[in-house]
Amino acid sequence: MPRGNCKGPAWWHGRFKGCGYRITTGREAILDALTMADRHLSAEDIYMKVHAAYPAIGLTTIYRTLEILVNMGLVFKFDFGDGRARYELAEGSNRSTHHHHLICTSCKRVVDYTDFIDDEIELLQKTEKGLSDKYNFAITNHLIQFYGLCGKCKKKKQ
Amino acid sequence: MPRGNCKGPAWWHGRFKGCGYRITTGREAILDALTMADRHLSAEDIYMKVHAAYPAIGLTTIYRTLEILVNMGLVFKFDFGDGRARYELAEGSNRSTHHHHLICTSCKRVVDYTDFIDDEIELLQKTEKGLSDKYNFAITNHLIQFYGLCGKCKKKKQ
DNA sequence: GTAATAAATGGAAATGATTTTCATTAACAA
DNA sequence: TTGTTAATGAAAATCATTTCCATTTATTAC
Repeated sequence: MPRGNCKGPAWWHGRFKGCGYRITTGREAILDALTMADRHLSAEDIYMKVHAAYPAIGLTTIYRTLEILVNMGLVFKFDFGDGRARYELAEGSNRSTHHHHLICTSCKRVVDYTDFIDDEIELLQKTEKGLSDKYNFAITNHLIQFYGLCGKCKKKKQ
Repeated sequence: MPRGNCKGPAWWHGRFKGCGYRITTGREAILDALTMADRHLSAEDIYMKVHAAYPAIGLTTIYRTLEILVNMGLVFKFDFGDGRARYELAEGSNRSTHHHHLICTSCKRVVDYTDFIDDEIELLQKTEKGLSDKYNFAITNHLIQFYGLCGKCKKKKQ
C-alpha cells in the first residue's frame, strides 16, 4: 500500500486550530463530504452524506460548521436562486479547479464551466485592484454567474 | 409647465399588456417606487414606499408583482447575503446606468460601481457568446459581484 | 355605459431554510 | 486524569417568501 494512503492530519487542521477552533468528529465528516463531492452541495445534501457515516450529526452542526468555513474562506457559498444555499470547497483546498456557473433560470440546473476562465480572471484582478483602491475595500472574493435557459427549457417554452 | 410632465401611459404598459397582464393601481405604484429609487430595494422597502401612497397594498402583491417583473426582465433580483432579496429596475428602463456591486461581507454595505464596466461588459459578451454555443444556453443575463471588507470593517477587525 | 369574466388582490395561514436556545457532551490544555 | 470551555443535538423560534381562498377590480363584449 503506497504511503500516500496513510492518513496524517488533514490539510485544514492547522488553519482550524490556528483560529481557535477544535477538531471534532462532525467537522471531519463535513470536510470529508465537501472534499469527496466535486459539485456544490446544499446544507441538506451535506447532512445526508455525513449522516450516512456519522448518524449522530445534527443539521444544526452542518450549518454552524459551514458558517465557520465560509468565514475562513475555505468554502464558497452560492445562491442559485432556488431558495437554498449551495456550498463548495474553495479551489486550492482540493483537486477542484476554478470555475464559474451558468444557471438555467427555469429548471435551476447549474453548469460549472472553466472555459474563458483565464481571461475572466485576468480582467477581474485588474478590476479588483482598481476597486479596492478607489473604494477602500479589502476585496477577498468575486462572483460571476451567467443566467439563461438551458437547451431543454428553451424547447419547452417554444 | 413643460409637456414632458404630462403623464401618458407609462413605458412599461405596453410590455405588460403584451404579456397578458392587467395594469392595476398596485402595479403602477410598485413600478413608480422602483423608478423613483435609484438604489436596490428589498420587498419590504418597496412595501413601505408604496404603502405611503397606497395604503391598501399588501406585501403579497409586492412579491407577486416583483416575480412577474423579474421574469419579464424588467427588474433584476439580487442576493447580497443578508437573507433578503433586493430588486432594481433593469437599466434601459429608466435613468439608472449599468453597474455592478461591491459588497462588504461584514456589514453588508453595498457599493454600486460603474468603473471598469466597459471592459467587463466587453469580456462578458465574448464569454456569453462562447458559453451559449458550447452549452446550448440562451443566455439572458449575467451577474458580477465583488466581496470584501469595507474601510470601516477593516479597521474594526484590526 | 353595463354586465360578464377571469385576473388580481389582501389577509391569514403555511412553508421551509436557517438560527437560536439550552442542557448535555466532548476536545484538549495543564 | 481532570477542569475548562467550546461544540453539540433536539426542539423551538425566526423570518422571508408562498399559498389559500374569498372578495374586488380591470378589461372585454355587448
